[in-house]
Amino acid sequence: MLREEGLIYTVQGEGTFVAAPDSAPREPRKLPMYRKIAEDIVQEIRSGDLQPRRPVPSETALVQRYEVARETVRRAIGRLRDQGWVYTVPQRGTFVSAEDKWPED
Amino acid sequence: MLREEGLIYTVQGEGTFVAAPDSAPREPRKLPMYRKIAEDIVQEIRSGDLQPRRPVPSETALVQRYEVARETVRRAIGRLRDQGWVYTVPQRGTFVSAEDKWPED
DNA sequence: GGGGATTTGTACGTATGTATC
DNA sequence: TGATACATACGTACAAATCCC
Repeated sequence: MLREEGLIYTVQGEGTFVAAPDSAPREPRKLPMYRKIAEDIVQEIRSGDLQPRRPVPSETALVQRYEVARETVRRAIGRLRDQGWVYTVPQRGTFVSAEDKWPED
Repeated sequence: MLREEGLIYTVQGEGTFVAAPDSAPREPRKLPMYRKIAEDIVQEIRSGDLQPRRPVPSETALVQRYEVARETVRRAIGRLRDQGWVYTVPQRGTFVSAEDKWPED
């Protein structure tokens, strides 16, 4: 029933975790597909393959490219939207944000 | 192909939309279930029925209470998490945030 | 320590609605 | 009219971590 409540901490954009007593660095766990897709798209934006105000590939296109379910693509896009990389216009598409909206990181 | 790019605006926590030329107030569109669930839980937090550091009902419990799919519940919880109302500890549960983390609104 | 129950995380596939083009 | 694209929603499955007896 959550007895060690003081040991909980949150990493923005990562989730909430229970602190390890020695803060042992966890090994990099396998990257979920929706994160890989998101990171790939960030790469394409950073490299200029995807340009500001131009559309990101549609959900359908990404579903086919990665051979994943649509929900997985939607989660990746949602992540990018939260971080400011892209913006979505309902029923129109998702577009690369202006460069000043990109996260510093 | 997104020709009227200047007409796009974003409402934080709502999404991105195309501005109506006369900003005609859209009639209140039907509230999606995941938003209703989220609002219900906010009410329970505000009223004190759900207290800080105490668990929010589990996904399974909410699925049964609202008779919806788990994905719908998860979207509601994700929304509350983004807004700061709750925090989630993987494999343990979701808990009401301390009051100073709540959104002003 | 073992084992089962609980809970969240990830992922798939499908369906329908609605707005845009 | 029809095709496209995103929004919402359902149901299912398995994994991983935790909790409790």
